[in-house]
Amino acid sequence: MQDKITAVLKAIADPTRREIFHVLLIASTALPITQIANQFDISRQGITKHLKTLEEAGLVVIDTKGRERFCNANATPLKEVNQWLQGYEQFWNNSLSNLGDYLDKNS
Amino acid sequence: MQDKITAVLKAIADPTRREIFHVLLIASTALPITQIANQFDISRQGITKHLKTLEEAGLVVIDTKGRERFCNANATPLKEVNQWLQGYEQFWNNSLSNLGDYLDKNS
DNA sequence: TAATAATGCAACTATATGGTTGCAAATATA
DNA sequence: TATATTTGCAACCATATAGTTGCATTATTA
Repeated sequence: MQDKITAVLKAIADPTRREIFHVLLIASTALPITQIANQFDISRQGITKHLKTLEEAGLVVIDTKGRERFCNANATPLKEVNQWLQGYEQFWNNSLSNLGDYLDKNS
Repeated sequence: MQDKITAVLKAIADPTRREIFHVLLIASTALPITQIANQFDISRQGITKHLKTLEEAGLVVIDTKGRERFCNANATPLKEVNQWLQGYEQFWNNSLSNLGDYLDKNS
């Protein structure tokens, strides 16, 4: 397998999956798969595959009720990405001068 | 092609590329390709391919001097990822799984 | 009970990805 | 000049990815 952050990054590295995630996050209610698929140009099975990737990353939670599977977005795994990013925050403004700070703290 | 943020996310979605990026960022000087490759178990050509992906995402800048190509990390493109993430920050403190965290800590 | 709707599963295709090896070209050094 | 070093290019391989279609199954509803 792959580690957690890799799973999350791979999930959001695809534009369609970012869109699906966004649709689910701003939806006021959980959406069944067919209803999600209707909002995209690709087939229901295509959407299902993307949902599986998102689910494995923890970004989507699926709740089966009868014949329907209701999907909800869960933003929590993004925390991990945020943490990884923050480790580099000091570099993206003034990389050279902050490299010194980093070395001071980590050597 | 793909848009900028997709390129950056795909670049950092691979653990080896995250490692390369990290090595270059904390290196006190720009490193030629062979020297980077020596720090990894995969072949020089494998590293070269990863460097190309990182370069296309703007995360690595390469400066040719004579027969050598010196590589430097550039964290700036991570800003874009950070911005995308911040759009969801409000959700990861206020989601169902955090209700779970709350209940865990207070019952 | 019969028809309809939502879904999963499986097979298939095309292309991307992560990796390798061999060789040629350019540059540096003895 | 002869040799060694750094690199790029090309071919190749195995697997993953993004997508499709067809069909069977399970629920719902008329």
